[in-house]
Amino acid sequence: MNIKKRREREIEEMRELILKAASNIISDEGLDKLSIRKIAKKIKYSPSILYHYFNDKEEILNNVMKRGYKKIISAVSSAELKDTSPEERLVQMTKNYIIATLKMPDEFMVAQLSKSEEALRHTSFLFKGAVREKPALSLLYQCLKDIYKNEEIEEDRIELTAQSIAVSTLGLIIKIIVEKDIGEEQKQRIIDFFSEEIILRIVNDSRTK
Amino acid sequence: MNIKKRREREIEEMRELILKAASNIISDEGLDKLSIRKIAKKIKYSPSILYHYFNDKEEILNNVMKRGYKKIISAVSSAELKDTSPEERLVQMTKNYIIATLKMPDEFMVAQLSKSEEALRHTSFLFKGAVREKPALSLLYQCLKDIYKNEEIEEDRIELTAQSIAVSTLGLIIKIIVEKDIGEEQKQRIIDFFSEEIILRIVNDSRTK
DNA sequence: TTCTAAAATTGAACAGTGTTAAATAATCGA
DNA sequence: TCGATTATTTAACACTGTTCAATTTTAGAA
Repeated sequence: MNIKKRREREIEEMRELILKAASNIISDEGLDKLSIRKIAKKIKYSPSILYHYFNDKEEILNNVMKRGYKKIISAVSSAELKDTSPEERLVQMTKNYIIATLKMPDEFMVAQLSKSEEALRHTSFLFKGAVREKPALSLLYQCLKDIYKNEEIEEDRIELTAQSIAVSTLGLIIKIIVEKDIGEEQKQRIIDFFSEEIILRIVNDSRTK
Repeated sequence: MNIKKRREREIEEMRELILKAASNIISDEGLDKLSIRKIAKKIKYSPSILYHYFNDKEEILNNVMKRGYKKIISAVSSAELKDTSPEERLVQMTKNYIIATLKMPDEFMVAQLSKSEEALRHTSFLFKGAVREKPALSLLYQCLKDIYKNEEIEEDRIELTAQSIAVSTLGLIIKIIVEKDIGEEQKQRIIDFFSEEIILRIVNDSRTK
């Protein structure tokens, strides 16, 4: 009986080994240099073996991204800022999110740009009601509700605002990743301006007050 | 003498033929299905010939994107809205831009996500002073200057605002392209809300008034 | 018009990719 | 220890981008 569990654990270890190797290759050489054969060489197995632990390359990629995703979520939620104003929390959350994602640019890009069902199951947030299903967007939504708690604003408008903040931040991150040679100071300037000013402007619904 | 010019024209025609074939394949089957051999088959030449007219696949891609780029620029500037308020112009510009890009999603993605020198020469706009060098961003900048003409706002802040609008819009477009299965009505809802409300909120510098 | 040099075009090959099927090696339960 | 099940590899297929030498086509001069 427990031999079955050991096998299960061994399978999980093998999957981990593969994912770690893939992750390393992506970090070291970039996403486009990742290949099945390169992963196999790194873990000293034959290329075919990967197809016993994963269906195809995309599934490997999906799992690599899932790991990154968890890191990012924890980076954002571990913000420990419960006794500050919701506005401040929003600003800090945005900044944390940007900084966390910029530490794993390739994984982030794979995840966010993949059109596969599996990837979209995690990354999509543009549909109506997303605010209730997506953890990351839900954090944002709660923040907005706090901000608007004294105003009367329709749920729909809040959701659309949350989604707008999300796409805007996504755009900023992607642009910073693609435009890889802007200097460090300019990068900081833009990140700060965006999260400290733009985000707050976006929140400023004109129907308020 | 004029035979040399004819040759030149023939070369240009051949390049056009290749680019058009590439563009068609991208539109029909998607960017990832584009291959040198497929282009060659489409124009009924051997694959090697492409290397006489272009250095490599990337150069072909860069030229395909350049075509798309021009279309988008003209779509935005042909907005014919000179006698409306700058705010309204801004909203309409944003909408036109989004609609134009969504008509050529693959070309747009290639262009905006390519990290090659050549591509970045056209697409980068995050650097300081971009507002004076990039035509598309310059349009935005002029609009903002009109809006702020009665306030005293530093040039730097205006540039950062323009850049923020640009990344935000980029994020929205990318997200809509990637999240390909949101319904048409939801897509419209988000585009409208973003360009009619969010954009105007972003413009609303708190140092104003 | 014929010959030669240059240009356009091709075929074949290289090194790489993802993926599959059959053959082999290792491991398990009886 | 034997038979069955699982893990792993080998070999192959159908692709990819790219290069280089051979070939065909074309242009200009004799």
